[in-house]
Amino acid sequence: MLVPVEKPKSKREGLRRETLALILATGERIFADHGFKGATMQAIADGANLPKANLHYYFPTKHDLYRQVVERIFNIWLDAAESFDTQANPEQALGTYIRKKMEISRSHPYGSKVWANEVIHGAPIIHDYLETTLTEWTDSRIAVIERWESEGLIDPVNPRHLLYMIWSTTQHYADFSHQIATLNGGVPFNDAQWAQATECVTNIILKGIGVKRAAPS
Amino acid sequence: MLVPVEKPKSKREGLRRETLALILATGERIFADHGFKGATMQAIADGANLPKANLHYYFPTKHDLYRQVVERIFNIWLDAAESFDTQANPEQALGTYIRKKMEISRSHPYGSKVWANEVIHGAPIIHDYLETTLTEWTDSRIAVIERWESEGLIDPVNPRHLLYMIWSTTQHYADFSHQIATLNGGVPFNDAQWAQATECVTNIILKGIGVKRAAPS
DNA sequence: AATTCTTTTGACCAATTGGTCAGGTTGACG
DNA sequence: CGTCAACCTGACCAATTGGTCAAAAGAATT
Repeated sequence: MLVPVEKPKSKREGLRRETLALILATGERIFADHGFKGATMQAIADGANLPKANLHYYFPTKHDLYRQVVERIFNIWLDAAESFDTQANPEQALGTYIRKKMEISRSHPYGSKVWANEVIHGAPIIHDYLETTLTEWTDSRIAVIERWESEGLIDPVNPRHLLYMIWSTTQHYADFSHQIATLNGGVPFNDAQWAQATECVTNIILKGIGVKRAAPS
Repeated sequence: MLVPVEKPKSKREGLRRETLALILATGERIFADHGFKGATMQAIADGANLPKANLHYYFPTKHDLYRQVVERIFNIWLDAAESFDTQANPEQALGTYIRKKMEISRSHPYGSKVWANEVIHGAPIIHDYLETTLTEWTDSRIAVIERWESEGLIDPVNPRHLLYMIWSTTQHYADFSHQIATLNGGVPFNDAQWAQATECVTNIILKGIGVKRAAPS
């Protein structure tokens, strides 16, 4: 899903990529802070120190830019679940998945916010993604969870709601970061607090579905 | 917090309240679907079958209308936690709170979405609420949870993260309703599905914090 | 050096939108 | 009924904003 970057083969190519990345990153931030309609091409241009017309050279419409921003966070999330395939037992698979989702909430808060915004508003732009990619992805992970359940590795639980719980709790730390910071004395989480949040969320969820934990060696 | 409605004492007063309620309800829906900037006074006016200028008679600015919409859902949520005070044991108190939050997600999805939007964008309008009311409210509930913990009624857990988990999981069913409906074959939850979601969420969280459940009689 | 293709940019435009306002309508009340 | 205040509304305006375009500047290639 995440294609490896190849070396730029000219000065032009290198600059082009830098500019594209700069616009995408700035757009992500502005869209997150102001929503699709509230974000203006001028504000993104200013944030990236580029003339507005230059943005339209790379992204013909605001819509195009926005869609690419949304696609990026979506693919990052999809990739975060590889532990479902590489880890055999649910404790490792789910634990790794939750921890990775928390890391993404910390490293890509703006992307998460843009996604949340989009879905809240009825996913007008990326509706097709929900119906195709996300549906297939979800079904395949549900199958894995059901297998764990049938093997008695976890308590009986509706896999769909388990996934929703993982998504909501982890993304909450990105999407509601402002509320959380306010309740944290006005400052964002530090390293230790992120670690504690991750541990706390992982523990409650794994215990909540009765994961049979590997016996301590 | 939620003042009981008094009987209108004239035809005018009655009509005034109806119109106010209609504008607030319509505004809530439009703000939820399009965000603050994306919602237009004209769209709200059309949705309420009123001329736009009439909206400005009751709410001088878009800002004023928006703020009242946000305040409403906020107060509804605050009131939902009375079980913290009226229920003695954590199983009843937390269970009731979670169930009530789920009911609100079903009955007030638009309000929840507006709140989510507002916080995602850095709470520019209701920042004062977070710093005052929400902070005090949260601290007082945390004290209750800490008491349960010290009495051995629940496992050691950071109360703040427990609250965040309850907030995020319950509100997810409102805020991400479109995604959930899409993954549900394109149709919103029915009664049974809401009941199952509520039970599932309640079970995992209560089990996850090791609530000592009342022995079956 | 000349040519060609890509990139950059300021100036501009049409459409949208929050808010105003003057004048009309309706209910309350003596 | 007459008066007054509350309420309603169509027409209007100034500001914002997504997108265009023609011309300039810069890189690649011959």
